[in-house]
Amino acid sequence: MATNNPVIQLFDNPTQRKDPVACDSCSLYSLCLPLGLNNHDLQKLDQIIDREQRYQRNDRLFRADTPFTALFVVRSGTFKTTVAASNGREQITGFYFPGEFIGLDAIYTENYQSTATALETSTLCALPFTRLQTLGADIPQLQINMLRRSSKELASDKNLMILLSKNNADARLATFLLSLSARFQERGFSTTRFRLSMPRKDIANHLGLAVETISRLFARFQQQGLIDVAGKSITLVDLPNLQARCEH
Amino acid sequence: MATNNPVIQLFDNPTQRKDPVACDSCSLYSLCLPLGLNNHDLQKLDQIIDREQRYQRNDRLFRADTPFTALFVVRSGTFKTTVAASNGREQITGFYFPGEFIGLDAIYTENYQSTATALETSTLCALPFTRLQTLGADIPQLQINMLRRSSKELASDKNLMILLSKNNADARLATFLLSLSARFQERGFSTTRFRLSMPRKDIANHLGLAVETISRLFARFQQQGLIDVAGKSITLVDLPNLQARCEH
DNA sequence: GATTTATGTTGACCCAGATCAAGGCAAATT
DNA sequence: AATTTGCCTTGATCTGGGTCAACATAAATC
Repeated sequence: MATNNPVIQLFDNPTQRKDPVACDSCSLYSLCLPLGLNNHDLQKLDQIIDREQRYQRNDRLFRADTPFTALFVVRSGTFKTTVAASNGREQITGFYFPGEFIGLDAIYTENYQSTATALETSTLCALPFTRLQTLGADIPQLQINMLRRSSKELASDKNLMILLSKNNADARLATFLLSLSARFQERGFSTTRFRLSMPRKDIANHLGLAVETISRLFARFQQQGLIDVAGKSITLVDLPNLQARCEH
Repeated sequence: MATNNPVIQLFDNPTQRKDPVACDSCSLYSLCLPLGLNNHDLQKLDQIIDREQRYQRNDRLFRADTPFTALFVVRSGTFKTTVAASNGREQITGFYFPGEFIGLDAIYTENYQSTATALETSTLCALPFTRLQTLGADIPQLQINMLRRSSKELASDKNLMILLSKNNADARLATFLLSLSARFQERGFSTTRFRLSMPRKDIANHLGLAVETISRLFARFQQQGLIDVAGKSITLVDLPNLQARCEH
């Protein structure tokens, strides 16, 4: 079975609450909206940001079909967005880690298109959208950054589409694990050992598979020496072979 | 079998080539980028647009992983975008009709993320992106429109994700047909009778199904009185029941 | 209008992954 | 430390849609 060594702590310890820092000293600066802004513009942006957003596990950030008021950037923790499919069931359209934007798909419709829920104790910055647009009229770079963000999510959604329509269960899970790994790397964390902040059923839902299938896959991947799982802790043991599994 | 009456001609007759009109007299104005711009700004936008883009069936507009130079807006005809999945096979990530934007997901990466191909004789406007960005710095409304466009595509991609991961073959085809119907309505065409400008195998690919399945579904939907197909012409006979099929 | 060539249809068979069922385990609550 | 509750695992069975094969029809080319 998997070893039970301590796993690198990915996110802020929720019990040690500290004052949220301004953008210029935020560790997520390079992943976030202020990138490339001069000091003067950054200060103006700083002033409209609400940094006091704090959510507990299962708290809702917003519900689908309610008015779009703000974009959110995760500071710590994890969120998921879900859409109620026509048949009543839910589809998890994305997981969001520190530095990632939630709500971009609501700009067009002016209503949130999904429901956002915290998976654990999490914090985020709220960017009131009308004020952001007013500011954007004076700061072209800000608009560019938003468009780039939106474009990035568009590109990664297309990848997920392919995953869901063309790949089998093995490939879906392997791709999912490597996508987490890559995103953790962007944030300066270990690429091979991390904590799965979402339950199995959420992984299953997101990948369009049954929970049982995820469970069996974890077991098989482990048996084949690709990974080492113990509950929520996971170690990617054989990255090259995991990469190979992403195909087909 | 299906009747063989003439079907409403959806797009410009490619043999009757006419001079492309400026934005202010373009029939797609309200679906396109200039919406809400004043005359002065519109003229500036007008000047950077290349309206001479013309493609034949199977012509490539751009290839994946080549430098992103311009956004495109379809004027007439249909395009598809494809991504080569890791296993060599291709996934059609979208079909594009008049007034729709191609290339938005390339803004972030600065490379096209997909290959765009004409499905029939088609024309489009090219918007050189660096000039568009320069212009955007002076015309905030332009940036807003682009962001809104991008947001719209994001929202519709999320819907496709749900379709692919949660719905069975019936629901996928029904949803696809109704999505075409809705888009034709936006453009002032019939919601119930139109031409399928893409071959069966492209529909199958896009919906993550086998061609044979599409063929069988068309036959069954027809037998059940939902639709009336004859080759590329289709009539949606029973919209309410087609709607009902979108579930599950 | 005859011949390729691409596209679409239909039938027979099979398998990956869903569903059903039952039990194990761990975290929270008492 | 016992109980509840939610989460995870494993086994047995079933099925929707894929795959293979053969043919039909339409469109392009000669």
